[in-house]
Amino acid sequence: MDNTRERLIDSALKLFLSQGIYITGVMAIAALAGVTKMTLYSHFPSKDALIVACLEERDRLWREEVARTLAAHPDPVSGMLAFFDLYQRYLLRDSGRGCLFVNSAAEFPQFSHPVHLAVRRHKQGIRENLAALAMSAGVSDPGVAAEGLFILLEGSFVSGAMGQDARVFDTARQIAHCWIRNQGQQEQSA
Amino acid sequence: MDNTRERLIDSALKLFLSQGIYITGVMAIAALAGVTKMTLYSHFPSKDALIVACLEERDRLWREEVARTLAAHPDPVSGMLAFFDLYQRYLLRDSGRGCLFVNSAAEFPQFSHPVHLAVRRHKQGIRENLAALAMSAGVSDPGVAAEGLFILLEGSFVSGAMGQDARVFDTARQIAHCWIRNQGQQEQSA
DNA sequence: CCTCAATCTTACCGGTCAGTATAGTCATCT
DNA sequence: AGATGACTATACTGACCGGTAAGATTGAGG
Repeated sequence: MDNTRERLIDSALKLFLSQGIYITGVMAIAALAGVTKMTLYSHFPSKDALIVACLEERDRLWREEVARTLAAHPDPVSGMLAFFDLYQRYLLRDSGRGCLFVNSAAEFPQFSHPVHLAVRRHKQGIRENLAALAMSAGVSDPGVAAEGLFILLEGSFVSGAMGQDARVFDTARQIAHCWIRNQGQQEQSA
Repeated sequence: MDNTRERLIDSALKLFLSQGIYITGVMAIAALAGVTKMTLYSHFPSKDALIVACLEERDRLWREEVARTLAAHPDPVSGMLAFFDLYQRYLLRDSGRGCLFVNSAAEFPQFSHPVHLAVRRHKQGIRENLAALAMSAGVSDPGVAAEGLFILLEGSFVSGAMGQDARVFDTARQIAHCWIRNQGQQEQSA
């Protein structure tokens, strides 16, 4: 069965989040998964491929949760605000260690690196979700609205990982509410 | 003279931002500074100490710029909004590689690590600046207002580093304007 | 019983890295 | 002239890591 592959990805994610990606050795990952290094390399051609697989697994889970959440919130505005609950859950799940994707991009800053590309794909997917919601909510400029929501979500994640408790998401949700309500009613403000 | 120490820190910062911290070797730093590894170790007891020195140098520059900016903006609200220009300038200065401090925290996730502590000190300083500004602006809850500004600033930085152009700061500034104006006029919204 | 695939065991290679040791160079200051 | 301090040059240690090699073990299915 392919249980081994899942255990390897789970173990890798646990170590990546608690120690960092670069510093985590493949032997430690294999040991935590209860297998040998050779077995790891029979499932993944390289450590980089394992990292990308971890990110894609997380991205898959994320998309599932987004779909489930949006199905429960037919109203677009309510759906947008539900994103803050999703982010908050992910922050708590990883013990406030920050966003796995942002951390990965920090450790692999070269834009062309496969890990960096996987991060960009994930964040791009989130932005597209938000833009679609803003579109169906009928705001005047869906692109800007999605951008604003994305800023608030990412900022909450960073702030929450920097010692603030998860209450930051409540603040961010309030700002989003205020911001969305005023969208479409004004053109110039500053 | 202590020119060598500055050159070492500058070189280290350049490499840390373009390649990542962990992956950058001390020999590469020394070579870029035009000195030997031995000279580096006569100025810093360890690589960790050099990293912390880099962060503290950046923090010092940051505080100077903040003081200069706030002196030019006596109005608290105007001062708060000027923070977005400061952040934007820092993002562009590092070629959109993201926030050095956030990246450092990503590479050293252990809360007790000296590098992680230096990051926390820096971000805490920013929050204190924002809280003081919100206080003198007379908003109803300065703590929440500062938290919201911090979220917007950090979110813009992450978003800007994730492929969006630096225009995100304009969006963030608009949201901040909208948010500050509505602060103190309402109690419950969601 | 035999086969096949997944896994295990052990050992190894080539490379990199942080940090140290030692001896030597050079300019400045007294 | 001598001393001091900053820097150079080179080589080394000890450790770790990513990845590979080759053979043994195990267990399920035909």
